[in-house]
Amino acid sequence: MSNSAATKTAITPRRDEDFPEWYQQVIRAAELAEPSDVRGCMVIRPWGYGIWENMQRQLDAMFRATGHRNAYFPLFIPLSYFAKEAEHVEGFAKECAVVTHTRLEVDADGKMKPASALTEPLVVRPTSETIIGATYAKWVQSYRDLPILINQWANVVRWEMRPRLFLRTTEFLWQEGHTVHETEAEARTETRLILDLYERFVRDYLAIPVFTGAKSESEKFPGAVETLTLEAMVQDRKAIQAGTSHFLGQNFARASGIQFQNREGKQEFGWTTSWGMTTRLVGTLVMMHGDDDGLVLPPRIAPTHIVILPIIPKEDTRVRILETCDALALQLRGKQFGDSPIEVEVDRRDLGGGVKNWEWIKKGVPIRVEIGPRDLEKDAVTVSRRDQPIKSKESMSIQEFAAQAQEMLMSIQKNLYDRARKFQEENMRVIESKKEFYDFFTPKNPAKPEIHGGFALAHWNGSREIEEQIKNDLKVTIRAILLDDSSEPGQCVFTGEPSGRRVIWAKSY
RNA sequence: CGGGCUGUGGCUCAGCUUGGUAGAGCGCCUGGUUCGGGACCAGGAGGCCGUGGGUUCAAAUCCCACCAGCCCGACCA
Repeated sequence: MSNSAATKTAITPRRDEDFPEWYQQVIRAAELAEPSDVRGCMVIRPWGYGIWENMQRQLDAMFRATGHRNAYFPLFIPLSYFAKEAEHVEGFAKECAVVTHTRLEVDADGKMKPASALTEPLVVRPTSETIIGATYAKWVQSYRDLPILINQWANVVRWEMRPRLFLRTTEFLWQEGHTVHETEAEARTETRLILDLYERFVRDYLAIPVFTGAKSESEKFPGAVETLTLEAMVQDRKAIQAGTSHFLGQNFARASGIQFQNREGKQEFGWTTSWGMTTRLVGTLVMMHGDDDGLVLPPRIAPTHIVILPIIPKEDTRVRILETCDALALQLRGKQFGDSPIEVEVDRRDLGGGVKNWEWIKKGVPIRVEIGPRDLEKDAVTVSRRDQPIKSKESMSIQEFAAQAQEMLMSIQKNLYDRARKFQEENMRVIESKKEFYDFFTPKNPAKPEIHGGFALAHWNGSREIEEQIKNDLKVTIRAILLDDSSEPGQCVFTGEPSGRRVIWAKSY
């Protein structure tokens, strides 16, 4: 970092000083969310929720376009439902919130106390496979009832020991798709279709490049036959899962009794899938594109694309400047960006100096436009792009800007993606030996680890023991077994045994 | 759930060792000068010091219990 001491960044500490703390500060400074009084739960503020709403809108359209429909299932799951799939139970048991009582009563000390115990406790859904499965069991009789292609937008609760805003909270928001198919092939195709849909979504909207692949046995979803994943590399070079798509085989159908009479007249269990993306994506966005001055939003997901900042040093120009701002806003709103109108805000708040400007920088709004008396004289605007250095500005005529706005947004979008892609490539390493592997993932300063490592492509003998070993030694795990794998067979870097392919290893969130 | 640390205006913290009735910076409000890169000056509001009990003439300060949070370990989208 060639930052002179005089260059003040909006966020303290910088990314290279303390990445986790930087992350928290960006979320606060950008007003995305804040911790709540309820442990592990957060308040998502309008700017953060606006990003989530845009994600929802886009994903929802994509689900619809592929034949899926939304529905809603209960928040509470009877304990008995939940206990049906053994692996599944084991996977989630430790993080379940359980409702045991229904009523509050005032006790002798004047305190509210739960009063009447439920005969059967209810689990607050950590995911809905079981309750949706129980419902599907009623719906499915014949192969003619298939496929069932349903998505649900919901909140879920997983009682986490170590919450972090967006990345790991006790309650979070997500979508969960649950489908049933007649054949294994169809279900596998669905699993893959959604993975591809997710990949397109994060690439085109969030400007996030990912690797797609399968999870190893030890990393896959409890109860799944196969878990497909999207793995992104954020700026501390760790991996973060951006979404998952599971092929559940007949495991859940068997547990829930989803059976149908097939074309030969025989009873058969359905083939199911489930898949999800969560509010964690907001956190991913922060770590992917944010810089030392705050959030940087890809235009296609930003709640506001362009903010217009009136500069009013002398009262006599106030009216004309505001009129000019409003006229430009109106003109811009009439233009399309992607599949919706350009979102423009004129910030007329009575705040002095650069304060307003910095607020929008920290919020990551893609384009800031200043209009002051000097611009007025030239019929011009002063334009700043969030993907460019903070101090850089460009003066251009109002009409020129209006004509170029869409293109400029597009260019920012592309630039962010290219930047992320380049970073990912630079920190991806083909590794041939155990020593090289350990060196790659060992910080030079263990007391205060610098940002190090990245994604390692290394041969692996397929054994769980090796995974365990590496996880214990380095906190590194297999993130993905690549689907479009082009690697040559070789030797496991840990044991020298034959290996069919390289897999991606990394530290992860 | 185990180990360590911390609870004082909205935020970050000082004061606690050596008890004597609460402070700073930031933020907030008002007025003025400012405003094109995070402004300045002046004035002001805001705290039963995490909760409960104990010791004492007197507790933010000492003692006990509880609660909450943070950090480190096992789990996770």
